[in-house]
Amino acid sequence: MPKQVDHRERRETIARALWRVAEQRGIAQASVREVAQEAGISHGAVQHYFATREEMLAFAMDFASEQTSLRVAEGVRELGNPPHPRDMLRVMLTEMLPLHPDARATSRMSAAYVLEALHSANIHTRARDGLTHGRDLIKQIVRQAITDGHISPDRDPATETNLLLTLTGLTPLIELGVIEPQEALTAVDQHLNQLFANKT
Amino acid sequence: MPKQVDHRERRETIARALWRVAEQRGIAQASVREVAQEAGISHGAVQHYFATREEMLAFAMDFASEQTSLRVAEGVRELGNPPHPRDMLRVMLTEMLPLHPDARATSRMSAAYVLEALHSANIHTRARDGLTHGRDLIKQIVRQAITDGHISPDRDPATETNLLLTLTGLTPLIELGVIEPQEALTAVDQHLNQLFANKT
DNA sequence: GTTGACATATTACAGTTGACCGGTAAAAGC
DNA sequence: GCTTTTACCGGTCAACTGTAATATGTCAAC
Repeated sequence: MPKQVDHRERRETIARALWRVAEQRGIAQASVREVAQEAGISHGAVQHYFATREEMLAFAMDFASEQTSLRVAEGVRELGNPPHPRDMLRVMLTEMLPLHPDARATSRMSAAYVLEALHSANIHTRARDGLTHGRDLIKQIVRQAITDGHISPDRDPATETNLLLTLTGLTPLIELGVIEPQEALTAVDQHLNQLFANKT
Repeated sequence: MPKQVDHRERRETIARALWRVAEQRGIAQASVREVAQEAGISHGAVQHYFATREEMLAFAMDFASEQTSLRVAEGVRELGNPPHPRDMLRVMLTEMLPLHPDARATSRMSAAYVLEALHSANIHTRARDGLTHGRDLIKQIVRQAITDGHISPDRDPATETNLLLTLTGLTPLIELGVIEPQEALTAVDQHLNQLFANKT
C-alpha cells in the first residue's frame, strides 16, 4: 500500500481554506491557486483532491450545510429533554444566522450557494433538495407543536414554516451592520412569541 | 456640436444587458466583453461609458435599487387615497420579491450587491446606506400606523420593521422553487394579518 | 469643407485563470 | 531489489480577463 492520507479530511481542510478566502475576498476570488495558497499547499495538490474548481466549490458548499446541521444538532442536544419546540426552532434559526464566526462562514457559503444555484442546474437541484429537507424538518416540529397544544391549531403549518424560514432574511441586515446581533435575536424571539402566543 | 447621445440612457441600456447576463449566467460571467455582446455593442463602447468594470457593476446595482423604488412608488400610487399602511407595506414587500420578471432581475442584482458588499468597503457603504434608508421608510410607516391605531401600541416599531424586512428571506425559497409564488403571498399576508390583528 | 467634439471600433498588452501533464517522492507488497 | 499505488509538485498552455492606446466614424457649428 502506498502512502495513505485521510482523503475526506484533506478535502475538508481545503474546503475550510476556501471558506476563509470566500469570506475575506469573495467567492469569485476563490481560484484553485488562491485556495491552495491559503491552505498552504500547491495548486497541483488541490487538483489531486478536486478534479475541477467546480467540484471544489460544490464540496465546500455541501460541507457548509453539513456543518450547520451539526451545530444545530449540537445545540438541540444541549436543550432539556424533551426539548420545547420553541427552543428547538430558536436554535435552528440562530445557528443559521451569522451571529458567530463559524455561523458567519457557513452563512456566506450558503448565500453564494443559492446565488450559484440560479444558473447551474446541478447546484440548483442540490440546493433545492437541501432547503426542502430543512423546511420539512421545521414543518414537522410545527405540526407536532400544534398537536401538543403549544401552537394554536388555527395556524397553518406550511405558512408558519415559511415564515420561520423567512427569518434568515435577517442575514443581510446583520452582515451589513444595519442592525446589531441583539436586535436580530429580539426579532426572532418576538416572532416566536407571536407563534406560541397564549400557549405553553 | 457633435453627435449627441443620452449618456444616462446608454448606461441604463448597458446596465439592463448586464442584468440579463447576470440573471442567466451569474454576476461572475458579467465581463465587459460579455455585457457588450449582450448589449449589441463593442466592448470599447462599454468602456466609453464605464471606465472600469467595477464602475459598471456598481451602476447596474444602484440602477436596480432605483428601479425597485420606482415600482414601489408606482404600486403605492395605484392604491386608494390615503393608502392603508397595510397595503403600502404589501406593495413594498411584493415588489422586493422575485414574483415577476422585472422584480426577479432587480432582486438578483440586489442579492449580488449584498454579497459583493461583504468584501468591498466601497459597495458596503452604499448597500448599507440604501438598506438603512429603506428600513427607515418602513419604520416610519409602522410608527404612523401605530399612531393611527392600525397596529397595536404594544408592538415595538423597530422590531416589527426588522420582521417586515425579514420577509425578503422568502426570495431563496421562491427562486429555488421550494415554494410557489402563491405561498409566498400567503405568508406575507399572514404576517401582515398578525401585525394588524384586531385593528382596522 | 474644415474643424472640433464626441461615439464607437480595433488592437494590443499584461495578467490570471482552469485544466492538463510529466516527474518525483514515499510507502507497501512481492 | 522491484513494482505498484498514492501524494504531491511545478511547469505549460490556451482562453479569458480588464484596461490602455489608437484609429475610425459621425455630426454640428463655423
